[in-house]
Amino acid sequence: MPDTSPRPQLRLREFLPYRLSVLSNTISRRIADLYDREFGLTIWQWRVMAVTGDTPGISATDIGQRTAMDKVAVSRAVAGLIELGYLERKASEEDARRSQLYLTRTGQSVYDEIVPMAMAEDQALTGVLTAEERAELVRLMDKLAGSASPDRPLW
Amino acid sequence: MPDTSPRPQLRLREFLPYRLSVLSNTISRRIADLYDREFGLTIWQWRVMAVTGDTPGISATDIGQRTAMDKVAVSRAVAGLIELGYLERKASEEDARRSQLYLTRTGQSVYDEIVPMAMAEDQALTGVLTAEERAELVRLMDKLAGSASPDRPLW
DNA sequence: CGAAATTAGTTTCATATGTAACTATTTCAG
DNA sequence: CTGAAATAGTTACATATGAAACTAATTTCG
Repeated sequence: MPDTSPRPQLRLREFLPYRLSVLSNTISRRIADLYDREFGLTIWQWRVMAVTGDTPGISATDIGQRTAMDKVAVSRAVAGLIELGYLERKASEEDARRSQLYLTRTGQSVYDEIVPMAMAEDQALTGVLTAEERAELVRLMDKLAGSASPDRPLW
Repeated sequence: MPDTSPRPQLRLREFLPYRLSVLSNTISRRIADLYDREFGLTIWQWRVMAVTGDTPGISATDIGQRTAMDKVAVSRAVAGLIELGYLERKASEEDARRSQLYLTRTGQSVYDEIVPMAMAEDQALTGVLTAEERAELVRLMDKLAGSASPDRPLW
């Protein structure tokens, strides 16, 4: 006798986590290509530069907190950036475990070059949205972020 | 003489691609944990099951199109699922290169178990949004998706 | 027809990533 | 003080991933 009980159905395309993942990966890939092509940077290296440019002297751990990267990823990105000559590290006076990170002169000039490109990229992407839509999107994402990780501080 | 020209500034947390990436990764990780813990499945394996459950007899290539996975990822997920006994493959009669994929009886029962969990998860996540907010979010994401990849068909 | 080009899917190889173990330093309890 | 526990960051290892090469089947076109 065939099973005639109703089967549960799931339409993947209506499943938010899936859609979010596809959208995010599409965008991330596009941006990764840009940074790699123009500056030879990975997304993680760029994130580290962005935060360091914004907060000179920041430590690796704090970068991790600010960028949602784990400490291994930060460590590797920092190592790569020092190798490239874009970042330098001093040991903190008070705590020798802690590093203090700074953009080098070269790093600063790369930063100054990337920022407008990143903003243009953001603009190209979100340009299809009105200012209200953009604000609404951010608000909704904040709500979701709170729901997805109630423990994590919201920025 | 110190450089006093205004520096461009970028606040990472206001940068949409970054926020999207962080949010998506947080959610994906949570879901990956769930599927792995409960069923020993990766996210990609689950995506393949979801589409195959929805469209029995689908080919690997078509799964790739429907799930935004590349063919290598599909191939690996399918191999794993066959190994687990959740999926079976027949060669197409008309085209021997093409595979036709079906859930096995076991695979179907796993599918039937996962679907409600996935929906509950989606609900837990989007439950913080009102119906209108949820619709608005999907609409905005569609707009962004169109902007991010004008060539890709929109679902 | 039959050779060249295309397509479906797999395998290989090099790189990326996450977890866990590790080193060095600092803090804390007694 | 001193040894245990905690913290910052790195290294090692195992696994995941993507690009490109590959195999097999099919289509195209001279």
